[in-house]
Amino acid sequence: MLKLTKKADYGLMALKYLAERPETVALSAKDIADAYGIPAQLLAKILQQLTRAGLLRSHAGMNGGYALSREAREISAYEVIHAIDGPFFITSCTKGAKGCELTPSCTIKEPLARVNDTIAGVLKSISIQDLAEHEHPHGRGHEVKALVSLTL
Amino acid sequence: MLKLTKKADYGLMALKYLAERPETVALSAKDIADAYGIPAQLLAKILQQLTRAGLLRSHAGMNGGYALSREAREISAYEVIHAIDGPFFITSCTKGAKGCELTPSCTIKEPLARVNDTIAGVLKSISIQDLAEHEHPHGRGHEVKALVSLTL
DNA sequence: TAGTATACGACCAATTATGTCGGCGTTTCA
DNA sequence: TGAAACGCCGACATAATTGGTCGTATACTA
Repeated sequence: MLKLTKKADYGLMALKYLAERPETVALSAKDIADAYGIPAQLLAKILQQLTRAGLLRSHAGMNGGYALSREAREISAYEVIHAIDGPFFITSCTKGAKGCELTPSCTIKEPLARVNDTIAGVLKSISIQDLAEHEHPHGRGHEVKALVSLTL
Repeated sequence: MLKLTKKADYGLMALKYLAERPETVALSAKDIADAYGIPAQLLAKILQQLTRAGLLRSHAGMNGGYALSREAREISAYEVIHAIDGPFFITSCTKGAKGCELTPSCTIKEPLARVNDTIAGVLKSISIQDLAEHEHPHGRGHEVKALVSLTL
């Protein structure tokens, strides 16, 4: 119901965790999982997905683990969600893929597709860095302003 | 995965259908369901929810059915979705209700709550009327512009 | 070569979404 | 006044998706 999956949440949390520790060479899935109390094996799979998507670099063996493949500032929340949950569409039937076979009636979808794009735009404007900075509320890190326009 | 449920879709479709027929006194759940080829009993339940939420007025008995309780322009997509799917939150754990009991670690959530508000704002700015108008693309109905700002 | 790590597919469990059934109350109209 | 057309409601049943586990293979380090 218009909600992020836990996997996406976990993925964002993990990337944020890595972003907060730029000095470390790599962190294992277990390290991160323990830090948040989430299932290690599940997180491992998520991190593997992020690796395949090119957001992380992995290294096996002792002292191996995962590290951001780019600057935290250069990784958007959208990319993370997309890598984990696949392309998202607010509407069940997207005009892109075959459309609503059964209901050629879904005329609602066209306006909602705009909403979809708007949300995607917002998510694209948020970086992992933004998430990590919010860890220090007193520091009052620099404000990011994203402006999105929706024309129906 | 950040997607509207079919119920919400159906609800929006039904309201749009009603909005396109302002002259009719009332339409039965079956009429609308048949028009779109969706399960009548399911739609009936959805319309009942919308009635309870005050978006529709119902009338039992022969020639009964449902009608918008307000102008289509005065009913937002947000209200419809909210009435059907309940309050939506992008994050699994909302700081409102108890927060993440198990993970006091969900620091991601705070920035994402902003995203949530942004999406809600967009949805609030779209009326059933907007959906209905899009039925006539050649008419090129008047453009609605919603501007949303997101400050992290 | 032992130990620590990722990689990946298969599988099961839990949750949620979708749809159905049956009975009841209301209104209309012949 | 009673049958037909409708809404109302709760309890199911079924399907789909998510969340999580297991086992095994592979890679790297010391």
